[in-house]
Formats: sequence, C-alpha cells, structure tokens
Amino acid sequence: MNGQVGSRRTLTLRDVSEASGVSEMTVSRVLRNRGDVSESTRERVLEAARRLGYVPNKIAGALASQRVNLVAVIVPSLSNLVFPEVLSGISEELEDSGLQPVFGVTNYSAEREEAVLYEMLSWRPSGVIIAGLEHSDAARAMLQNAGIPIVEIMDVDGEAIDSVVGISHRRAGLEMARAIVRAGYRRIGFLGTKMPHDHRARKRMEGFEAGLAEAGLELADREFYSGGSALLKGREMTEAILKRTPDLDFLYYSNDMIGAGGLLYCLDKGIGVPERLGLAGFNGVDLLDGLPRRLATMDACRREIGRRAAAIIAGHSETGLIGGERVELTPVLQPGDTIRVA
Amino acid sequence: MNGQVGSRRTLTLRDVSEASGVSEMTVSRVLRNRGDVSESTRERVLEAARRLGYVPNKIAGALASQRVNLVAVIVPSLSNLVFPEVLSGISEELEDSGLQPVFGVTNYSAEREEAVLYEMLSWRPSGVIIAGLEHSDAARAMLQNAGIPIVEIMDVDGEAIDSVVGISHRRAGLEMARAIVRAGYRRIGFLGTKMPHDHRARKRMEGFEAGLAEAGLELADREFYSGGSALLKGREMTEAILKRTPDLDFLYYSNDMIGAGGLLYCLDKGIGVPERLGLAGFNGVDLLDGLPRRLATMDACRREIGRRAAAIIAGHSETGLIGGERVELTPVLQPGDTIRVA
DNA sequence: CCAGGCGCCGTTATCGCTAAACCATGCGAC
DNA sequence: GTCGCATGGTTTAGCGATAACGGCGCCTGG
Repeated sequence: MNGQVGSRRTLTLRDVSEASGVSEMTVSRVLRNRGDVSESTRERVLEAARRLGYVPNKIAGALASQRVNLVAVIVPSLSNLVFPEVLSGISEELEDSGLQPVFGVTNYSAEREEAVLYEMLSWRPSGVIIAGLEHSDAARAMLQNAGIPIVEIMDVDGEAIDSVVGISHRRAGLEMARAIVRAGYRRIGFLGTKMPHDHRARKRMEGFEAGLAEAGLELADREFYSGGSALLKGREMTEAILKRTPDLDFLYYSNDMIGAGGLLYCLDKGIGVPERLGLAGFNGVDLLDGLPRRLATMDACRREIGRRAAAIIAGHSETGLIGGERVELTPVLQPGDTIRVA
Repeated sequence: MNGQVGSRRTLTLRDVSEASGVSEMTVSRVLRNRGDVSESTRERVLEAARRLGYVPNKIAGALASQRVNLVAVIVPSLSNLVFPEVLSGISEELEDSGLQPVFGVTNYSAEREEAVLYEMLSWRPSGVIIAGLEHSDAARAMLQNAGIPIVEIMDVDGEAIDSVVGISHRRAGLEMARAIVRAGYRRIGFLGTKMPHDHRARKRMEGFEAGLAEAGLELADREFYSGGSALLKGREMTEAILKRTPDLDFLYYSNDMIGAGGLLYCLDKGIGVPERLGLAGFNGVDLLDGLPRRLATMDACRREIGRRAAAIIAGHSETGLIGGERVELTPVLQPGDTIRVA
C-alpha cells in the first residue's frame, strides 16, 4: 500500500497510544478486549492501530503476563500420511480455544527429539503433545519438570508421564494375527521398516508374533526396508520375500503404503488374492479406497487422537487442573478384500 | 528423575547464578557461549544448570536481545504430499543455521492466512516463508511492514513482495500441453480440484489451455472434485468424464494422486494406455514409482524450493542485507509410460 | 448532602533476560 | 614504577508488554 517496507523501527504500543491520545495501558486493553473501555475510545484506538498497521508483540506480552498461548507438538515425521492427519486433528480442536499449535519434527531420532523439546520448552508453551512413550532420560526429566500438561500420543503401551491418548499397537498386532489365523492362513510373512526407533511398529510386530504364538505359529519370513517410495518398496519387498519363501500364504505389512505396493505387485503377477495369498496393512489411510481391491487394515484413529490430545490441553489451560488422563482408543479391523472370509 | 513434577515456580537465571556463585550475566554468557568465561566457572555454571534442570526462557531472551530465531512458514495444507516435502526441505536447510521453522496452515483460506500470519508476526520471527503470491491486502501490508525477509514460494507467476522461489505453473501447464499435442493427441480433457483458492492449479490449467490454443485446440471436457480420497476421486472422475465424452484421447490431471487413480481405473477397464488414451499428472510424487505403469508428470521441485527459500532467509539473517531475490526453478517433464512417443 | 459504587483510564512495578558500559585484577613492556 | 591491555567478571538500564492498584468523575440511595 504505502510502500512502507523498511520502516525505521517496528511499532509499539506507545506509537498507537500517541496516535490515539490515550495511555498504553488503554490501548493494550482495547487490543485484548479486556477490561472496561468506552466505546468511543475503543474505536479511536482500533482505528489508529489499523492505520499504523500495528501488530502486537507477543513476546513482551507473554513475558509480562506469564502466559503463552502456544502448544508444542512434537512428531517424528511428516513424510507419511499419518502425522499430518494427527496435526489436522489438533489444529481443528484448538481452532477456537485461543491456543496455537507449533510443530516440531524429530525424524525418529531421540537426540533430535531432545533438542526440539528443549527448544520448544524454552518458549514456555502451555502444553506439550508428543508422539510416543519412549524418550531419553533428559527428555523425560524436562517434561516432568515443565509444570505444564503433557500428552503423549499414538501409543498406550507403556508408562505415561502425564496424560496419554492412543491405541495399543501391541494389541493391534495381536488382533490382526488372530484374524489371520482364524481365516486359515498358516505361512505368514512380515514386512516392515528398518527403523529401530519406530517403537510403535516394533510393538505391532511383537503383538503380531504373540498372536501367532497363541496358535502355535511363528513368522515364516520377514523383510525390512528403509527410505524411498513406500509403494515401490512394497513391490520390491514383496517380490523378494516371495522369491525367498514361495510358500507364504499371508503377508502382514507394517503400514498401508507398502501394503498397497504389495497388493499392486500381486495383481500384476496374477497372484490370487486373497485365496492363494492374503494381505494386510496398518493405518487405514484413505488412499486405499482408490486401489483396485481394498487392502485389509486397521484404522489407527489418527485424527481422533489429535483431537482428543488437543482437547486435554485445552481443558487444562481453562481449568488449570493438572492430572493425567488416559484415553485408549480401539482400532477396528477393516477386512477389505484381501483376507479370505473364514 | 527426582519426581519434581510441580516445582513451585520455574527456574530462572537467578537460580542458576545463586547455585553456582556467579552473576546472572555470567551464567547467561556461559549458556549462550558468548564472551569470555574461564573454563572453571563455565564448568561450574553448566553443572549447576544441568543439576537444576534449567531451561532458558527464550521469551525474555528474545525481548531483551530483539532477536528471535524463528522462521514462520505458512502453507495451505498438509494433507497432500507436496507441502510436507517442502517443509522437509526447509527443516533440512535450517538445521544448523540456528534458525527454527514454525509451521502454520491456512486450509486454502485467505481469511485464515491473514489470521495465521498476524499470529506469527506477533512473535517477531526473523523471516517468513509463505506459499503463493496471492494474499489479501491486509496480509500484503503486514508482510511489507514487517521489516524482515519474506519469501513467497511455489509460484513465480506474479508480483513478489520481497523474494520468491518457485516454478511457473503457467509454463508447466503450457509445456505439458505442447508435449501432448506433439504426441498427436487431439481430444483432451482436464480433471482438477474445485478449490477456487488453489491459484497454482488454476494457473496450470490456464497455461495448459494456452498451449492447446497454440495448436488451435481447446479442452474437450473438464471435471472437478473436492475432498475425499484423491485416488478414489481420480477413478470416479475418470469414469465420469469418459462416460460423458467417450472420444477423449488424453486426460490431464491437476495432480498426481488423482492421475494415479485415473491410471488404475484405465488399467482395470482394460483401456489402452497410452495408445487409445494418454494420461498425465503433476507434481512428481514418488508414489508414482510404485504404480504398475509410470504416470507422465512434471516435477514441482518441492524439496528444492523449500531448501532455496530457507537458504535465503538464513542468508539474510547472517548478513542482515535486505533485497528481493528471484529464483525460478524449471520443472522437467517426466514422460513416464502414459504418453505415446511421437 | 454525602458515602459508596461503578465506569473509565492512568501510574507504577515487574516479567527474565541481554547489551553495553564499567570495574578489578594480573602481567609484561618500557 | 607506571602505563597499557587483555582477561574475567559485575552493574545498570532497558526490551514491550501486562498486573495491580489508584484516582477521578458521576450517579444513586438513604
């Protein structure tokens, strides 16, 4: 507009106060809608603020009021669909709570998690939402001492610091194994990621093996990958595992994306799904809806997890209460078309 | 560790200073690695800080030093793959610049963009990276007056406020149209999103139509969607458009995801690709690598855009220079297997 | 007619940290 | 011996907002 690109210094309350002829305090009150101000001065102040293009300085505000409307959200990754969806849930729920989410990404590294957490806590947020229950000792200590509500999300298999919202991945694996066994499959392979720090994938696999063990079975083969296009990796891994162990009759994938790759591979090769070979993934991503056949999966309740976690933080910030809540959601099996009906 | 969950009040520099017997100023210097401090006192201070579990208060620090190591990053959505990848590029580049990205999401709404921007600017970040060149007047004014480097990303077709990093979507559409015409296709349909605020998709379509016009052609049909699983929508839309206009010989999709859905549909129905019907999408998502056939597409240089934008901000924050840079990347056509060779 | 309450607004004192200026040593050079 | 200067630290004065309290009219009721 007025091309005021490099105004000498940024505006402060004082500028607005001078421009409108009232004290800084009154300006502050108007801008925050707090306290009594007459309608006429309110208008005058707002007009001046608008005209100058004043943007309040929350840094100063936060320091003075000892209140910060930020919620730290720490997740391991944005590159698969699962976390973006959690973040959406959080954003939605926080929308009109006056709170604002701030995201940090750890790349599945405990070290980076610690660094990101430290950085975020140093802004004194009013709450933390963090993925997983496994943290370094230092990170746990920071969280414990922060004196703000902490919500660990995604996973409930373990001990929470404060509140927790998630599903039992162990149980998810277990149930899937039972369903597979029930359907009559016996030679079962597992395909997953190589990441040692993806604790939830690990727990699913452990649960899965426990489920097989109930029927006296164990995994006939396994295949791991890291990096690259998950869909393509799914194809490649499927080819590899079937070449190595041709008599497998079921493949359990640690996520839907590689599962979808496997499904496409099987369709390509004319492998009979689900009769000759059954398939299942995990997550319930809506990508699956577009596939030629619907992959069996389990919904991880991602959006709901985000929402519930955010609701807990928002609740605490209103009531000031502190107290660990525990919310365990139960994912449901979506059999799709890739498990034969028993 | 020591279960100090609700410590009476949060620690300050003063606590560390008392615990280590030096002044607050010295503690501050140690913690910031700035200024000369003897090795012995440094150790003493660090030990005390660690023991107490002190986390510095950046709010106070930022206020005092007038420096904030935050970069505001504002994107329209996280739910398709494109923006997460941009964000990764930004994170990577900023990794060891001392700067930290903070993300905000607008859901393709100008109103929300304005609100998010206002909120973020009120934390006085040292730079802004924002998607697109189209903003409300108020938003433009805020950006102009912020006095910090602004980088508009993704798109270069328009007037930038400060710096800009992106590709020409108009040109991307144009080139794709030319390639399609060159390959001999004549009855061409367009499939895209209904979102009026996705300016880049609009520009691609405009460029595409201009490219067709060069050959005296125009779009034979179009189909739009909103919401839902893009892959599934791609199928449905493809079915719909082919039913309505059976003699189409090419389908141009505004993104790879719906394109992939279309491809799967054609394979299902046994439609001859690319002879009877050619297909192309846009983005170059690596999902495509796993498909039975590789969809023709154009790489949007997402990660690179993120990196370059971040580099500009980081550069400014080091040198203090202000000056608009313009970086236009050129996406290359990846013909894949769904355009017949001329 | 005056005490008390309310509406409206200003004054003062922080909030926790850092920039900048300022001091106290000790040590070598002349 | 004295000056100069580095080294290692302290003191002082904000940064830009808000909390808490106070004061001044004006109205109302007893």
